[in-house]
Amino acid sequence: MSEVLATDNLNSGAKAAPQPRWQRRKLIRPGEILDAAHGQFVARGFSAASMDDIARAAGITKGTLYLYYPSKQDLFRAVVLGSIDRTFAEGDQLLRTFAGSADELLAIVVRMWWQAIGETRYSGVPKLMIVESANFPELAKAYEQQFIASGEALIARAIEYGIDRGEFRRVNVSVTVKLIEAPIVMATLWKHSESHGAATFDIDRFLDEVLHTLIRGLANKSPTMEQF
Amino acid sequence: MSEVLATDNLNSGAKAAPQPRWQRRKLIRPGEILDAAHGQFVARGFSAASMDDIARAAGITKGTLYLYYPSKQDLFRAVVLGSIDRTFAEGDQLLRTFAGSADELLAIVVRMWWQAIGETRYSGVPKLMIVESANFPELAKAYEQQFIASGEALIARAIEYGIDRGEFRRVNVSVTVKLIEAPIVMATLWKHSESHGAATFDIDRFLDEVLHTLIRGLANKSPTMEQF
Amino acid sequence: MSEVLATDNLNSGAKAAPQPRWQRRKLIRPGEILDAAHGQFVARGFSAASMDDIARAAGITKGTLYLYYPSKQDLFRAVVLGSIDRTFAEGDQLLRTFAGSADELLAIVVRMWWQAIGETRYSGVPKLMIVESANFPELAKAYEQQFIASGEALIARAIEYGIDRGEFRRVNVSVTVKLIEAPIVMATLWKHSESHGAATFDIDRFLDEVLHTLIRGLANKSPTMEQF
Amino acid sequence: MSEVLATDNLNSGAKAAPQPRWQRRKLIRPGEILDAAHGQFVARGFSAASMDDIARAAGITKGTLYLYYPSKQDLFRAVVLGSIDRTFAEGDQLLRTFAGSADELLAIVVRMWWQAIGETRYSGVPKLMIVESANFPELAKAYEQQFIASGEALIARAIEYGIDRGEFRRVNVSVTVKLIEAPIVMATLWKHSESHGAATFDIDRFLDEVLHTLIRGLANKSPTMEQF
DNA sequence: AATGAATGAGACTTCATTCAT
DNA sequence: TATGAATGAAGTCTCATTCAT
Repeated sequence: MSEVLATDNLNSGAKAAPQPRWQRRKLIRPGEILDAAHGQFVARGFSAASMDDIARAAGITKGTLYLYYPSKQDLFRAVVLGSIDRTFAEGDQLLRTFAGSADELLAIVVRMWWQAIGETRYSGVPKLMIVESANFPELAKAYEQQFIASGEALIARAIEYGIDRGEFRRVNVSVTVKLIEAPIVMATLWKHSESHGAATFDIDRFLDEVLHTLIRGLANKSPTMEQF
Repeated sequence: MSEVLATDNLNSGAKAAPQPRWQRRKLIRPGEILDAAHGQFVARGFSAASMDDIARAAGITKGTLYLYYPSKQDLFRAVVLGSIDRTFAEGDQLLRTFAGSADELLAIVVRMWWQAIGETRYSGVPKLMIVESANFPELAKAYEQQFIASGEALIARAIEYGIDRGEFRRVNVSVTVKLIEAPIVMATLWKHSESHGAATFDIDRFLDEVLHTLIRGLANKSPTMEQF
Repeated sequence: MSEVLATDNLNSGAKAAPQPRWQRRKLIRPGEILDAAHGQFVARGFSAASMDDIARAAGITKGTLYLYYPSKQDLFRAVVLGSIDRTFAEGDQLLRTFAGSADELLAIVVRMWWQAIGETRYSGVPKLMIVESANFPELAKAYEQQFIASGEALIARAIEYGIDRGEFRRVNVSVTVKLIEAPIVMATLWKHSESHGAATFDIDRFLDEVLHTLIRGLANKSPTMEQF
Repeated sequence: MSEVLATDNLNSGAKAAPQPRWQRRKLIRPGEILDAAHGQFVARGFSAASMDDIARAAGITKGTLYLYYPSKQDLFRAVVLGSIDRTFAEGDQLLRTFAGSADELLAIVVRMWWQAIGETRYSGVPKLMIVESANFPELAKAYEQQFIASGEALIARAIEYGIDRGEFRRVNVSVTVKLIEAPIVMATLWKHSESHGAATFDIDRFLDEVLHTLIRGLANKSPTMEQF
């Protein structure tokens, strides 16, 4: 969250030292730019975020932006696509070998998704795609297919695992996936919204409680009942 | 369910006199404009929606827009505030007199909220506020306090009702409110997003299932168990 | 050549009369804009001419330009294509009915071309196309085919007429067309070049002399000689 | 025909030592840069030609350009002025000693001019000066006075030579100079224009025919006639 | 009341020029 | 000497807003 201007607010008195007008930092730049762009896009939206603001937030000038990204749209795409680099490969692996209870599995999978979507540097991207999907249909599609869909598939398989083992009721899987997904996505939205004081909202606690209630809601009581 | 906006149902009655086409009735305009503006703002966001497009969608010209709303921001505010004129007074009334099961109450309250937020003609406003809250902090605050907060209060009271009656577990109320709120709000977002094929997604079915699972998740099993 | 700013330098003292900030002149505008654009493009070239300068020269503001032409390139195209609206239909007619001497015919055709190319409002277009043909290949092709080629065809037919009648030598027609074309085109270039003081250069006198010499150069002396 | 630019033929001799590739010989650079700049300027015009393109065409980078020429304008000047270092001194010499026919002299002088203007490696400069004269008035003046004027003077003296000897009619000299100049200059323009397929156009043949016709057009028939 | 031509500030983008390496 | 990252002024274009009609 360190959206502090890297080079600008260091005017700590000593103007004597003639700092170079710029530094060559080719390798660091793209990441810094993406961070700054992410911040601005998430805060204001694609249109309202200006390249000038993004540049300033990245501690460079407008022109420099164009050395790294040929247009505002390309920069936007880079931000969004940069958030999908983390895949769910490990999740896949996990699902093939897991042998514990469905409760555990679902908890693991949900946390995995939260980490992939809510705790990365680009946790604002879900918000971006909700807002801008109509303006960037192709990008929205890619995001949907490459990222969201695979995450949902993971959750779906965890639910099916539970159903197969008789731990969960025979729920409608796709609806239930949406139900589980909802609080996680909302958490990312709240994280980037002024009004929901991110400071006071304890997301980990929230997820714990949510998981607890949802798992209870999915639990298949009849087998349990039958033992009596 | 008086889905009535103050300025809206005046287009009845005087359809007899065939006035010249271009002379539209003054009183009907604001509503039509709000509808058009809502559509454009929701689809593209505040910045990307152009006054020209809004005017065209409303069947008038850009200049005419300014006869009704002095600026784009004012028009935006009117759209957002227009969505909160519906209050939760009836809900309040209900809660004071309701004597049935908590399950039922929660179902009623959730449906009430969905109708207030997801089935009005301004169902895109939640999306708008999520997106633009940073750009319109005051408006976001008003929306939050006058609309969201009172809706959440309703849900909170339904939960507390269930806890008091021993039907629900002693959950953390504010967290649970968020959990219940999440799928409803997500449903409004999906409704206005290209990718989630609004056509194929059956929201009513979704809410039914969600309610069922959530209520199960909240249910206090011990009393049930005790009967054995 | 009246490239005087229409509305700007009229600050003749009386600031009392509150002139309207603008006037509505939709029908006049496109022509005035083309004139101004022609002047700027010819003087500076496509790149160096700025839309601001063109607008100022047309007595309007930058934005207004875009009400009439969607881009700088389109404006440029309009200038060039606007210069081709005059066709050589009359020349065609003439050639079919003419029965006089080849000298006369060539003189008529050359004058016709000069009028079509050098005395129109858009006499700078030949210069433009010479300069910008590489930057606007399609446009250059259209100009070449629709305008230049038909003018050259006219001259070619006049030469062939003379050859057929025995007045002219059996010259290479296409080369001779270029020879006749050369001083005419150069005259348009000189007309729009600073250095060739357009003021002092009498183009009509120039064309007279040129025609005289060229016709002498083409004349077939042998038949004449033979009579002795 | 010393087609030698001061800075240009130094790339002979020292090709033996295989120096590291990137270390180009300082002395050779300006010529290569001028060539590249000439090509770009002629193809696109001053404004549209970018320093990047020029550098790339010269096989160097943008920064290096500035080691040799302090600005784009200076580079442009160098290109233009580089084309005028060739003087008409030999022509002057010729005219003082020539004793043949005016036909011959005119033919020689025209070829001389063509070689000076159309066959050098900076044959695009006439086009450049036609286009950019308004943007570089001083340079245009210098080009005009130092190069064009002296070439025209040569032609003028050849015509006067013919008139004095009774071979040519008493034509208006300055006009006739322009007439002779026109096809030569046009040939340089065609040479650098896409549309006039430089490949198919045989300039030497063209000049031959042109000379033939022009000389015929200038010829004084009366003396010839008188002999009858 | 309604129009839509005109405005002008501000956005994105380019590119000549500078300068740390 | 050579590079190329960085700059920032200037250009094209958009669009909220104004206002003559």
